[in-house]
Amino acid sequence: MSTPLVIGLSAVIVAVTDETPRVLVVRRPGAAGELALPSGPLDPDRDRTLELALRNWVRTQTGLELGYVEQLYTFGDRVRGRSGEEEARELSIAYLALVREGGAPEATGAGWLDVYDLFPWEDWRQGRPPEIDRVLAPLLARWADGAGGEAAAARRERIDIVFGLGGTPGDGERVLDRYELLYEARAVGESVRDRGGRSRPAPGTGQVLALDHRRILAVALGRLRGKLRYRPVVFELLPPLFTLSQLQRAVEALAGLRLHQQNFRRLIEQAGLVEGTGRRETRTGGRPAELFRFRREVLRERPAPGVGLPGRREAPPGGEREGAGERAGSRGMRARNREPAG
Amino acid sequence: MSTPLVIGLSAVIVAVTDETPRVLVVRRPGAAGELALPSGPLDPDRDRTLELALRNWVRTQTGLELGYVEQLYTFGDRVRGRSGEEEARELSIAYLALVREGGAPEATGAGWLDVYDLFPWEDWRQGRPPEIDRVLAPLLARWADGAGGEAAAARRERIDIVFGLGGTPGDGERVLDRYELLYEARAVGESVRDRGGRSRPAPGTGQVLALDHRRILAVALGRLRGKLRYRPVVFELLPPLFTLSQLQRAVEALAGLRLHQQNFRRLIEQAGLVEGTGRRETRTGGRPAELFRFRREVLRERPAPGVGLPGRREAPPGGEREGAGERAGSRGMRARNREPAG
DNA sequence: TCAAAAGTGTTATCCTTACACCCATGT
DNA sequence: ACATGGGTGTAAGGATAACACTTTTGA
Repeated sequence: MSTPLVIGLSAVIVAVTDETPRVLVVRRPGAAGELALPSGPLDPDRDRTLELALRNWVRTQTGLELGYVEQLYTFGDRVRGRSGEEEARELSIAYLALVREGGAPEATGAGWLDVYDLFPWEDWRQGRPPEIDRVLAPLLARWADGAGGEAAAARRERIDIVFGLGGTPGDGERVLDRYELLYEARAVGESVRDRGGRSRPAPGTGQVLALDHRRILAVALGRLRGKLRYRPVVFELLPPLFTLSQLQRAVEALAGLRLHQQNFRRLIEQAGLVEGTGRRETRTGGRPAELFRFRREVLRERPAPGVGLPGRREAPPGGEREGAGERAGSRGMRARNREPAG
Repeated sequence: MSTPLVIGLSAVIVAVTDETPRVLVVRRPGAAGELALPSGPLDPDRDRTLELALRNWVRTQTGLELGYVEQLYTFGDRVRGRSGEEEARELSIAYLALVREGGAPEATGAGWLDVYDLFPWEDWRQGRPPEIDRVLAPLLARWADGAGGEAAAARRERIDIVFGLGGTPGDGERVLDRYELLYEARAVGESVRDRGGRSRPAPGTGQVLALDHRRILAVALGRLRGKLRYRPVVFELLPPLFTLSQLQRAVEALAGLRLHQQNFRRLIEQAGLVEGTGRRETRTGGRPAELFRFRREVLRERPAPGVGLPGRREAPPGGEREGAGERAGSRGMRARNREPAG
């Protein structure tokens, strides 16, 4: 007798309202009402394509009509832990969708969550997130030390690389690597839960989601951050007309970084990504801003139009490498196009 | 009664021998002995993870033990055409694997194919591939004209963008976009076959594979080309010790471009990607070359270590845009780090 | 001695970064 | 008037691209 195999489709639906990136979640009927991504099984008879199936599910569960959709990853490892339950194995195909606003999915019980409530260590807009040094780094260090000599060194190297500690420049796109590391180190609630534990996760380790949904979200955020660089995806999240500040804040919200304003504007304009409409937005405080729109022609002009984030190049400015003991002081992430972060 | 759903795992196994990128294919038992990627169904009871399942299948079908493996994409649309057959629907999860050499999979009936026999239009190392202007561009133009006025213009724009015609700079990574376009335009054998047609594909449109395997390969090549830029994946394809020329030729083989030698060497070295061993390779013809090895420490030093290919930036050098009629003369792809192509 | 490939040095150009400053509105 | 955010100019630094040239082997 073979294990029944169900194909699930999950959606990471992202919007940016004001300055916060949000993700749509539903409350699961069963269990303790855990939060979960909208998802449902594939019906091979009805759904002609996977993407259509996904759109259907999202419509019925949240009332939302999706626009931009992209496949993320297929997760198929046997569900961790859950020992004894012996539930049907699920293969889940995850998608990323971008929508323009917090619409009105409230009626259906779905709601928006701040992405950085799930990943507090990913938001560097106010400078280095305090959770890293206060909670995560110590937990990770203990975990690394817990292994034998060889393995401990390997773990430490991995921590340095993915979190950008110890003089290693960080990479904003390695969201999944960071989450997986925290999972392995049992620093996030899911790894405790999946082992049948009952202890509460430490504060600062972020909101727990059902199943492996936070992992899926980590893949989504990493992918989205990467894509910002070379595809004009931000515009999927903005209204047709927007000011350059709105654009910048949306990018910053996703990248989790504060960017240098003057250069941002110039880069965007000289990249040909936007064009001014004569109209201006009379704003709160300060000079009215011009309204811009996305310039579609850029697709013909450039092979990979994107917004240009810092990172990706050389080693950090301060010379070779910091002393092994001196971790807390390091900013980790590169500071090229970054604002001083106040 | 519901359609049976089978989960298939497919592997795009890539190696680079001398100067040609190769992919491993097997001859399918049924049908007319079509060539196909190694693949097999997932056994939910035996295989704990998808990746392990894949490794098992590859081992039994080709005798190969895989090293680097990465998930590519999950294809699940109802199999095109095949009208009447009403076969079980298959969901196939595709993986990319990199191996070091053409091993000895001959015994098992598997064999290596030159990737550019499948995508002749992707190899720009000898300059612009003649197939583009001789075969593909005319076919595509006819296809575009076949649509109504509005749609025809849209099709033409799409052609320009993905093939880099008409002054639009090309992007070596859009391998899938180009293949899909050719499929839609019925320029490749698969689209004829999937519609039940029997006519032979035009010469220059590349070797046909079973099912959607060439599409999968297109995804793989595009992904690999992209990854070259920011992850040290080439080294998975090279022996532990190699000369800089070997490295360059491997990169060129995958990127389908010829690179400027002097700058390539400098970039690689100053990126800290390799380190010299004192040893030298006494070669055929010319001065002996030093043997290098991959410098693992680069992972700690840089957020995204890769080889730096041309492209990705601005519009082509020759000013605004070429006249609409003047297509054949355009090089299309950018020529920044490119050799004059002789 | 010559061909072929390896390897080095130098310069021009262009993108990115940083800094300084002016503009337009609401209170 | 001044605070606030919008918007522009310009110069320094750094990375790439292009070019010229030297070194070391085998035939």
